[in-house]
Amino acid sequence: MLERTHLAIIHEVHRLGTLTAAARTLNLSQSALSHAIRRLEQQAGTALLYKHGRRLRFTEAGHYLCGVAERLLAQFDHAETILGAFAAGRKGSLRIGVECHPCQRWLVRVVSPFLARWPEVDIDIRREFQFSGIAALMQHDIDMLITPDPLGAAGLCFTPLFDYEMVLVISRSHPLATQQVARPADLTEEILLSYPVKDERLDILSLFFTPAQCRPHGHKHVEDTEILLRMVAAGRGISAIPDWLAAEYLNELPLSTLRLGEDGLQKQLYIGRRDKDRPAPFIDCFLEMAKDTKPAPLRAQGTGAVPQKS
Amino acid sequence: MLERTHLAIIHEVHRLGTLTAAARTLNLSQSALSHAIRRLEQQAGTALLYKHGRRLRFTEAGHYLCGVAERLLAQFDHAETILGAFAAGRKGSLRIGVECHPCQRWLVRVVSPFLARWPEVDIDIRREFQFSGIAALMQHDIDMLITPDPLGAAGLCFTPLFDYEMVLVISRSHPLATQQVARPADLTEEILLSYPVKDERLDILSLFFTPAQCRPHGHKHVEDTEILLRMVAAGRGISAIPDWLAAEYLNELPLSTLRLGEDGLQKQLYIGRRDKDRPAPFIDCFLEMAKDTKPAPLRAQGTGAVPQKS
DNA sequence: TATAATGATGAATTCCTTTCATAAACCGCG
DNA sequence: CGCGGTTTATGAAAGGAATTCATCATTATA
Repeated sequence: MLERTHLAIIHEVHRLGTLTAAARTLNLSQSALSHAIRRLEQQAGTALLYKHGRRLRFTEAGHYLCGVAERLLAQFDHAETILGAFAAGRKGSLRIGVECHPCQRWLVRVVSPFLARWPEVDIDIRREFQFSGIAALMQHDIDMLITPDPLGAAGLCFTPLFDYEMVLVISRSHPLATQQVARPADLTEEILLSYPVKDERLDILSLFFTPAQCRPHGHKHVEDTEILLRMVAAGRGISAIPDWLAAEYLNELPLSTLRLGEDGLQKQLYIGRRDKDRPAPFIDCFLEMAKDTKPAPLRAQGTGAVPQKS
Repeated sequence: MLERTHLAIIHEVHRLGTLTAAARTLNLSQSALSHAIRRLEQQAGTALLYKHGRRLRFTEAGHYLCGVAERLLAQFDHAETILGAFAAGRKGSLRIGVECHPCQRWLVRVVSPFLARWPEVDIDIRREFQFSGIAALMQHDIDMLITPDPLGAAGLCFTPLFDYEMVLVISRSHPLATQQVARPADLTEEILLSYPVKDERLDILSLFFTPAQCRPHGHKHVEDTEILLRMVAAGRGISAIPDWLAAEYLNELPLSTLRLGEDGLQKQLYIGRRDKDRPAPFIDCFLEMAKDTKPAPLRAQGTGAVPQKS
């Protein structure tokens, strides 16, 4: 069976012209090469070299094998280089799951510089999960999960990224726009606009309305942040989004933000990983960069009802 | 060091999903695969497989190696197939030297059907030699030599192909055109046209003029048979060519052929090879086909001066 | 929970490769 | 022509790496 060593021998003999010289560069004895070539010739059923004077020359089959050797050896070398990059943690892929819909804006600010620094790393961002983000992480469908809900699960670990507050956004012309705090009872006639996720994963429902045993009058799903906020500004509904996301739109759209309840709806974003994952420099680096990237204006305020930027 | 066997193992494990199954198809024990993969992982410095339940899954590096395996294994297989074709004598190259300028016409009639039958054989025809055709054959610059002059040399063997006669061609309007036989003394005022080869390799000089101690009045070289004969027909000179070649032109051009001396200049074409060359079916076949291909009309005659076709 | 299937592991063995020592062929030189 | 210097070829012995065997650990299935 043709092996890599055979190719290496053929290649060196071709390059250097003599068995003796080839043996030197291969750190083998001349005898070893002679035997190896003999064996190969017997298996192949055809001569590869013949003596011309005291020099070796290639038969046609030998010449052919020479070409094969050149091509294949290069591919072996390249494969080993790449494997080395994997081993050194320079190369790999990072499949990042995001359970926090509005986080995309923040995420691109992490990913862009990361990709520039780790050109051999492929990043894949997923928002859809068959079951849950946690499950996807455990099943190796993703390698990292960005989520505000670090459900403790065996084999996973979560690192906090930053704190933020979920705030209510309403049209600036809404009657409540002059207030600083919204209470569940104030909003029972409103239509809630949210990203298309299950109700139990909407904090404004599970942590705001449900404890107060009431619900908004209606609930519609909207895919895109821009569209959602434009609908809110037009008085077509209310919504709850992170404060830092609201801050980005306050100058563009006639919106007001209100605290949800007296203490506000305080949240924290986490990045989750599998405990046992092979540690890789590029993964550590991603974590560092994620931790260092805080959402732009940390605490932005509404038209006047809520305290000004700090 | 990454070896072909590693690739084969990776490939089979990927295809079949379990070590046990892969071990069966590779005729190895499950333990052998486990050890081999472990060793490879240690050398590479990175994991390739990990257990997921009781199934194996590939790490990224493993997946990468899988792709490499698929590509390289295919190339190994292909190389072995080709090597097999070499061994079976189906594939090879045949560098044929031709020392007989006018033989090209005959040669293509051998080569064409041969190439159709042996698609994997490359034929290369050479007419220029640094020293001589015999030397080229001995130096492995060519594998076969077609020549009328089988100079006995150690390690070479010559097979006769067919007999022919060198005849004088002259214009049909030449004063000698009515004769059957030309004598050297008749031609001392003529201009000899020949292929561009050394004088000693021109039979009409070495075997006709020189023994009679005379020479033609002039001697010019012409590359191409067609042009040469047209010049002869136009009365611009005389020439000597094989009878069967002359026969092909007698209907087209106003030429006459005369015997060179009483007995004619009898020649024989040989095919020469190296004794020790590895015997290959395609080479034997070429010899057979060459022997079976006689030049078209074996003995053709001039306008009336020389006896009619036999 | 018992059972079947799978991978992991350590020690022993087997088999293949390599080396060593030497012969044989070849080239150049006096 | 014969003689070093150089090369490849070869057989036997040594060495080492891959394989097997026996067994354990883990996991999925009935």
